[in-house]
Amino acid sequence: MSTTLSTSSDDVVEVIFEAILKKRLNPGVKLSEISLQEEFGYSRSVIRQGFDRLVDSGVLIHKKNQSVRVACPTEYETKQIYEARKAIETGVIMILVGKYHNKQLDLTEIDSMVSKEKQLHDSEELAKLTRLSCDFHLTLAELCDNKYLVESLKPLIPLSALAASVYADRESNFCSFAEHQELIEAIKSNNIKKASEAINVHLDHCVQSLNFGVQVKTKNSYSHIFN
Amino acid sequence: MSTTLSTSSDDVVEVIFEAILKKRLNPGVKLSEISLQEEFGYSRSVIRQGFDRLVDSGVLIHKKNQSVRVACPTEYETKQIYEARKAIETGVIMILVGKYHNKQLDLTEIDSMVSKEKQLHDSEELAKLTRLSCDFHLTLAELCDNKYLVESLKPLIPLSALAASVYADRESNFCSFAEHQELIEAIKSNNIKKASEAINVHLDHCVQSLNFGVQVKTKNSYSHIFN
DNA sequence: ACTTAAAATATTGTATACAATAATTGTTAA
DNA sequence: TTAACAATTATTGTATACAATATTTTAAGT
Repeated sequence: MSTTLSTSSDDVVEVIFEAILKKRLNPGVKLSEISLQEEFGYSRSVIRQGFDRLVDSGVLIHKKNQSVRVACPTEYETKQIYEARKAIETGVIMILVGKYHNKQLDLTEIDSMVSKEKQLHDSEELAKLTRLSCDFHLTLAELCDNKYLVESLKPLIPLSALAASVYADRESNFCSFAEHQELIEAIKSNNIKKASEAINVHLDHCVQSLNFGVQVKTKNSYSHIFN
Repeated sequence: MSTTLSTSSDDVVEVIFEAILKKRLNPGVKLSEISLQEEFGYSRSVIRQGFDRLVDSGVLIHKKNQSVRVACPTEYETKQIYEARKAIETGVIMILVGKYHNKQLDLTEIDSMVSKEKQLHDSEELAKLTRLSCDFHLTLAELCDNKYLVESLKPLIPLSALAASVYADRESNFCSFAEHQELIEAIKSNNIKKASEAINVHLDHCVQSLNFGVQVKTKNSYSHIFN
């Protein structure tokens, strides 16, 4: 929602989102304001503003008088995250079906994203693939032209990525590009029920592919994290 | 999401939400950090933290180097707000139907809210009724036990209230308690389709009851606003 | 009187200072 | 060695200072 927002805390939010999606920032990592002050050029107050916003969205966790930490979703939270995503993204897909039917929707961008996903899958560039599949879901929301929907979904994507880095064994088939393709086909077929099922099945599969029987590991340095 | 969040900016957020829902804060009103410093006991930095969070959720609008203003949704934005609500709240209702069916849902609180709404309607206490009908929708989300869903919906409620104070002629039948009752009945009937339709129809009616042909009026003092 | 421009004022954006709290380290005793 | 406690250090929570920008007021010219 920070469209015309004032400040440079946008940068902080953006860089941390990006670092999470790129798996540079792992769940549970502690982020102190002072240390990040050096990474960025900004002063502590600006860093803090960014942190506050990330805390609000659930991506960072903050307990009073303690440093913020990157969220580390529990099994229960992960299921909540995907439950929320199902609600929001089902709405997104319903809107897109309507728009496509009225010729108000251009899917060429999405089509090329899916192609690119297939390409990355074949060449086994898994890091880039994970990143792109996050973008896929966000791009669908953006195609609705509804900033409120986009803002609702936005924090859930890095949270899903965090859950994946905790619980996904092999990231390869965590968020299947094949299902992305089917989803787009469903939208094009103008079949509301089919499209609705496609997104719900896909998100269910994401959760099912996770292995909740693992122990959480935490790292502690971040000089190498922000590119 | 600010559960264990640190600070007292929670208070700022809470008080401003409340002031909006009580129609004390009108759309477009300018809020300066310094002036509010006196209203609350806090210093400017704390006020600002609260503002930042409210800006993030879209309830306050902020352009660089200008005071924040209470949002004043346009017709288009209002329709987006309700489109987003339909997505999220349909998800909410689906979850509640499932929970009720599995005897994991206690609806006594909601039932009594609806009764109270009827009471307020009959005694024509419209301000309280508006306030309570906002709570009704939020309470439904809270019954899902999903903090992500709640956080997604939360900012949309004061935004809807703002839209109503701009575009609603007579608030009496803006958000109908009768439809709330039907919605609860639909949940109890364990009929997914009926429940889904009930929430969608209800939210559509809310938008339809608005009159977008009005001019916006702005006020400018707020000494009397925060009780 | 009205418009325009300039000066004065007020408000925001950011940095920094200081107190309160947590985390860490070091020391002592079992 | 380990555990418990004390002292030290580091980090956060909040207030405040100062520069940059916006807003308002004042004054001059038409």
